[in-house]
Amino acid sequence: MSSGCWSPLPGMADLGPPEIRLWQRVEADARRILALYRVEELRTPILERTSLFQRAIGEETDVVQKEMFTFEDRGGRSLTLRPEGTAGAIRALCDVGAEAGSRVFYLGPMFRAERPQAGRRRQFHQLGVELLGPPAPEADAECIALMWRILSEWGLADARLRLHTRGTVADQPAVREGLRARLAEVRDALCEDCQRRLDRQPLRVLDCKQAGCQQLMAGLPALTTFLAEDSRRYLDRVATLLSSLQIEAMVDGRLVRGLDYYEHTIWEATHPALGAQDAIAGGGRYRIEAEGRVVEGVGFAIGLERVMMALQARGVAPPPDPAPAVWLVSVGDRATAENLVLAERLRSAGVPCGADWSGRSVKAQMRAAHKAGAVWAAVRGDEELAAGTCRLKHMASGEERTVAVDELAAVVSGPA
RNA sequence: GUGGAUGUAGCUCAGCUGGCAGAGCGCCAGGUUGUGGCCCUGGGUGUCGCGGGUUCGAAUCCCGUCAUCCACCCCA
Repeated sequence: MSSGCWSPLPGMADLGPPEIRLWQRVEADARRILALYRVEELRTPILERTSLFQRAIGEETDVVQKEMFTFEDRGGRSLTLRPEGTAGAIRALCDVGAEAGSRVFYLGPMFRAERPQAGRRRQFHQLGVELLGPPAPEADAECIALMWRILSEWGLADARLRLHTRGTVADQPAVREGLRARLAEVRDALCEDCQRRLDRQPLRVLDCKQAGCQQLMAGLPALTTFLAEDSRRYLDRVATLLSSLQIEAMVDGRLVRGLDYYEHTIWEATHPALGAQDAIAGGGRYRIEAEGRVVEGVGFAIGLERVMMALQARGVAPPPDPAPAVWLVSVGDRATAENLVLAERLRSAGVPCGADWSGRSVKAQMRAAHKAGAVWAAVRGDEELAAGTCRLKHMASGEERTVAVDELAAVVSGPA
């Protein structure tokens, strides 16, 4: 409501109950699947040297050009909050000397200084996977299968998967020049943005949403015609492998990735329940030169906020608040103090237990027990303290009986 | 970075031909000297985003500003 120091920064949100429970469920589902694929967690710093991202992602990309949170530390070093996870993961894996065969996932916040809108935050969260190893269609297909299985586990198998290739590094000049030459013929018909893209990022023109440009793109020869034969065969192979896995992927020549490190296979999953920002996951094969060595791998990242939006659009609600087995109701100051001790005893016995220490009326405390969804309410006053008992009420039936305090844990743990 | 819409109670919102700031839900208390839900009664919990201006008088009209949402752009 206000912009004071007590409200979060634009595009950055607090996340707590009840939504956090859906996040926890989604994360637990993903971890279970990842274990099946022998992919282990990697946690890297969210702050890195700016040069890491410039080198890995590409100096000319939009992400590096205008979307990074970059600042100088006290020593004048340029630091950046990670805008994506691959660069840091590769850096970390090189650091520990990991080689082809490393299989890791990461889960955490990423930062991009964009204008917030539906499905786009400045701090957002990704689940990413990196499978290191040299190019092999089977490796790419396995990676896509993993992503698809995670989405399916979440109930998002109605996502749409699009597939394409960037070709190899060697193909890039031919693709750029070929595309540029064909586009130059229609230059004047392109929108302003695209005319500018022509020189620096001709591939981006394919992605333009302007109706006029889209029509022109439709008339262009397939991107693959500019690629070497081997690159085309690689894409065909991945597509064939996916259909053998019953994964439906549409080969789409207009699919583009924004980061420079991709080569060969690229893909993206969009979800029909989302708005303008409908990509829930994207990935590809990459090749990153790090300190004189070349790291090859294949990976993807899933945007968790968008996953939550898709789930909510599908009517998936956060799991319910965990209800306490028993709620302690205190009559008088002595009982209140004694109930604190009792609560700890119950918890030591593994019994989820709630109470309030406000000294309010029994009526108010019972109301709190009801609201918390407690199965039982245990009432204690001076009389019960003297007798070593409590009045135990079963909330659903309203039945009430006297139970020895020493037996309370056993009774409330047993069948209601 | 550009454009449009919206900011009133904890939440959802009404009030906007300028004239005492409201509803529903929620919350609190009572109806039950020690018992929840349903019902009844009572309680408004507020910097009308913020700062100026016009006016006898502004939540309402004007200007500015901040924030949020949506879209462009870009991407997960």
